[in-house]
Amino acid sequence: MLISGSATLLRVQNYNLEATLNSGQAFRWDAAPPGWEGVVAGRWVHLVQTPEGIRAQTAAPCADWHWLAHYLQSEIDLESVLRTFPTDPPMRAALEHTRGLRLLRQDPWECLAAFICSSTKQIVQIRQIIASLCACFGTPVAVPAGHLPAFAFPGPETLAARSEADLRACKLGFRAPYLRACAQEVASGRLDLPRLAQMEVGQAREQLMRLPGVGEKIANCVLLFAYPFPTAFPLDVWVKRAIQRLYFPKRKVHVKRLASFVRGHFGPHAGYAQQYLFHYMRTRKAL
DNA sequence: GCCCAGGTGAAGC
DNA sequence: GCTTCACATGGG
Repeated sequence: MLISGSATLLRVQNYNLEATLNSGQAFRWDAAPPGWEGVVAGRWVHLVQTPEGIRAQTAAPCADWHWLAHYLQSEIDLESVLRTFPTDPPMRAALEHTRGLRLLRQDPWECLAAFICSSTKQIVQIRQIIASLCACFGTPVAVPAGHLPAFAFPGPETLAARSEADLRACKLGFRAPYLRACAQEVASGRLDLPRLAQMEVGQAREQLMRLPGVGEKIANCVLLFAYPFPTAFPLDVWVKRAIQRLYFPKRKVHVKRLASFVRGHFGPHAGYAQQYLFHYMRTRKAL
């Protein structure tokens, strides 16, 4: 039983919590019927979708829920975003396929670290790596009585202080030196993550891409999932496949041309459209 | 065994 | 500039 925790209801409509938490943007949510549990901003939280919105239960006392509303982006007007999407058949199909899919607004460091771990890994494996990093190096957070321990995502100072071998023990493989070097850049202040929010998207992307192990795709993931940069468009293997098959089914199109098409086609919330295409491609039955 | 995974950096044209 | 390859590890 929960003793000291808190609960609230975030009133929101047209919010597909299940799809949102399982669409490859965040990697720390586990099914805990009838909802999902995870750690956000250093707090263990259990979420349940209801007709009124999203019910949240923490283990520690909580008076102000802004951190959660911000993470879930429950205050944004989804309809006004969707209205900016192109109305072509593939986009409409992707929208129909997963109504209410949302973009989260994650912590920049956690998001950056997670996507450094993501390169040429399947989502199940990314989840394993990140769970391992948290269990090995994260600070424990309050959980309900009798619950398994849960951990905050380790900060840049913590990971910067570990050896490459320590990180490799979490199955990072060749990504271990990248994660360590990035942690050192952030911990030292040579990269000021909060300050990226004040920049133009191109300048912010440039800063991220100076990090070892961070190319255009990972930079765009961070810009889209952790910052208000709605045009950032991660072009990964799945989205490339989606654009190729759905928009150019007759002829093989070079990646450069796919990228060029994307920039011109999806509008001011291109990154949001990308998330619908990504999830559509990964979860639809045929093709 | 084989191929692939929410890629990137470096080496070779 | 562009193409190819190595990089760890595990799932299907």
